[in-house]
Amino acid sequence: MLFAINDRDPTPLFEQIVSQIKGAVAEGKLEIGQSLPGVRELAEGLGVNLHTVHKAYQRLRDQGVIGLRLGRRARVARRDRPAGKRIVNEKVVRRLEDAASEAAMLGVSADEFRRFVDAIVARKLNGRET
Amino acid sequence: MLFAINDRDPTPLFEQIVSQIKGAVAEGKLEIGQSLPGVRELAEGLGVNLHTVHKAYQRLRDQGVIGLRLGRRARVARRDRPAGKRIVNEKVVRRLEDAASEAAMLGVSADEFRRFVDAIVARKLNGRET
Amino acid sequence: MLFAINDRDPTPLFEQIVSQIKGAVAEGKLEIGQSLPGVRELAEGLGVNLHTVHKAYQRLRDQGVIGLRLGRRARVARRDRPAGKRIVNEKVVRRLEDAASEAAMLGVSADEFRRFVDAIVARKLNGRET
Amino acid sequence: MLFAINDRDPTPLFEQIVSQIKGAVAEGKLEIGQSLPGVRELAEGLGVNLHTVHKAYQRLRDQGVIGLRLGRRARVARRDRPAGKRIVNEKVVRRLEDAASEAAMLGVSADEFRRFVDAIVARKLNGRET
DNA sequence: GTGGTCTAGACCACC
DNA sequence: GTGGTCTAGACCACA
Repeated sequence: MLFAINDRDPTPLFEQIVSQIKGAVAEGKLEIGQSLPGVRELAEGLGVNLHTVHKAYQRLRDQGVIGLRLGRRARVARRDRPAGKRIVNEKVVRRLEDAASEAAMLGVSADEFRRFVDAIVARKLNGRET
Repeated sequence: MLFAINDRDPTPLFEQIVSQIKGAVAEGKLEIGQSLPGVRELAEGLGVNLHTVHKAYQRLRDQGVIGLRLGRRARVARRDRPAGKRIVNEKVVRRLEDAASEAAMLGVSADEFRRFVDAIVARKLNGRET
Repeated sequence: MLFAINDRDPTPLFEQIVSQIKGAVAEGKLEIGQSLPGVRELAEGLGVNLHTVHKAYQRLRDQGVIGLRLGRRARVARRDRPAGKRIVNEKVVRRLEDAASEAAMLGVSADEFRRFVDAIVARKLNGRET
Repeated sequence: MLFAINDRDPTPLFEQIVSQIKGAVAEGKLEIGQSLPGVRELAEGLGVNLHTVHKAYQRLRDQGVIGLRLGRRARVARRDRPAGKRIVNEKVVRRLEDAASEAAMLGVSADEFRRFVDAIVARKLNGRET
């Protein structure tokens, strides 16, 4: 299975699923037109409720990431939109600030911090459009 | 007043307060031993309920950022135990991963992400020892 | 019901709840992964307010004893990280010192104290590996 | 100075003072009839408010540990009483249970636990009557 | 005046 | 149904 749920992460389950599928699409692990696992199938694979996967798929459809047609498997759609840049940035910036605050209080240097960022960006954000 | 609440931000109020105080401590705007505004005082200043601020203070105490004693004002705690590089790095990396996950989920590009990091590092981590 | 509140005890209600649940976990009465009663359910069972139980659950989550996920019941968490003998011992010793301070302050003799220890060790720590 | 305040200890300041003086008496560091430092003097020495020391002295007088006479220094009195054994024991036992729960969850063995107890009892509870 | 606890009731998001 | 947040008001113990 490509995807996995992290129980220690407080992020809602359906958001984790959404995130992972979007990530897989962005990284090219899932190509345009390729079909996704069925709702029940993925739900069982992840050990979550059917409704949770369903909600994730709905969300992905609302965001234009996948296409859903009654009776057919979900398929990766063509493009993504920018969404409300304003609030998006606010959330990310807040989390970065928390990380920096923690770093400052624990005596981590700016260089070390940047090195961490590089490693994580390489792992999580590569292959994404600007 | 040093702090401010953003009502449009879906982040819980008490977390916003926690973040801001941690940030102020990290940036040196609040020094060790300095006393914070009283619970009621800050609550009124921010236009939130007394209990909301109280919850934020409790959280900050649990994280070792401030010291709370019944009948005395809250004070910025001295940061003892660097606790060993291992654990420190883990903590910071975990928070950075949170930020990156959030970014990935919201479609922020690696470049944008790095730009955010640069701005924040400049503000919070400049002139720190390695 | 496994738990009970002692109204004559000046210890805060939520702390009593925390202690009892931690105790139950330690003694194996509550196993890893087992789900705890819902907040409202336990509150009614104990005759306390919903928020009081909620506070106890939050505290237990912060201490890593239980896992909380929105919409799901609370579950006993798996105890990862033995964290190194050093830290572990420090934690236990600190709590024992609290107990001894309390005893000293209240005029409990060393003999009495030891008798208490014997009873509790027999109940909670028997058959554990070194 | 014989006494010291521990700011990291959440125990109220006046209780810490009470505890230390009772301890000093029990260990013989303060003999019967010996005079204690004046309220202002001790307050300054400990870096606490005058009222806090005053409250501690009052408490000690109520418990029969010291004698207070207007215009004279406080003096160590003859004997102590058992107090409400019931609730006293409850508090101590609860703290010991917390320590044992923590130990059990962290994998500390019964033997190790007893060794910790021995060390702490030797340090904090020696020379006390049953 | 300070933090800390408890009750109460409303509303939200998640499952 | 679940946990999570916020408001509100009362009361307590400590400094």
